[in-house]
Amino acid sequence: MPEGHSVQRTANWFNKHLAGSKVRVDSPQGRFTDSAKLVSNRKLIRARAIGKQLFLDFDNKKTVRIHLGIYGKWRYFDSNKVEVVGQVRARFFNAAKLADLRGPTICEVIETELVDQHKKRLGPDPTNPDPKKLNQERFVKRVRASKSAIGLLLMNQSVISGVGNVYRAELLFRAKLSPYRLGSSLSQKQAVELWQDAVMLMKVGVAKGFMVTRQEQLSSRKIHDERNYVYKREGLACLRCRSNVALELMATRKLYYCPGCQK
DNA sequence: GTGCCATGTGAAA
DNA sequence: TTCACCTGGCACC
Repeated sequence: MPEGHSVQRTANWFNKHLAGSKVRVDSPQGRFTDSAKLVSNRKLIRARAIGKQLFLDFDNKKTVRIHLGIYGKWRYFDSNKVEVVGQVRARFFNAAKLADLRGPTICEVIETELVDQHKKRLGPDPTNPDPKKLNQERFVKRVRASKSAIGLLLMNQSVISGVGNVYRAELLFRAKLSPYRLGSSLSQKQAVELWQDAVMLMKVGVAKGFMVTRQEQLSSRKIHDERNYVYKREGLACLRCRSNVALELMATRKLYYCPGCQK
């Protein structure tokens, strides 16, 4: 489930289980073989998640940069003896743990010093700490200065990083904002609340390991089948106003919203 | 078995 | 604006 919350979890897994040890890196599929050699058997210093990208810093000034794209997936194991099943682009393991990466849009080795350049292109990430509200301020300014639709802005990784199609739809529903409202039409308060809701929802997502946006489920331990208000609920009754949830295309991506309560 | 769909991005036209 | 990338899951035959 590659929105930002799951990348945070991946970074947490790497930091917990592989960081600090020598990590072997293979490419069973073969497409990452040459690059894997550049970092294999080096010590993993740390993993960092920024937006939807994962950076694995090794002790030889090399970093593996990974973006799952729409297909990519991780699988984790409590053993380092695991049969390869299907197309495994990259396999990371030490004596105790193993992670398999399949289908990423990006998996490459870069110089660690280049990570900052990638970082610069990304907007503030709601899953990263923001004690001085600098990230919030960046987001609010950018949105309120923009003539783009808020539905597009939330998908723009230079405006806010880590939000994808599910959180986009759900954040706007929760805010009762039409996806077509221009960023410049949002009040300061609306923009601030949108950011703060993203921070809160993605925090829940990181803790739970999946996206939940229905208010009554946020603090519930129970795992429900239906966790969202509008995402993939086209044609069904809106849970708030009973209008039919709409499905339209916005810049080629599916846009779910409730025309009844998101004016 | 086949075919379609997906939580994404960036290059090409 | 369109297309290519690229893998797995699932509905349907």
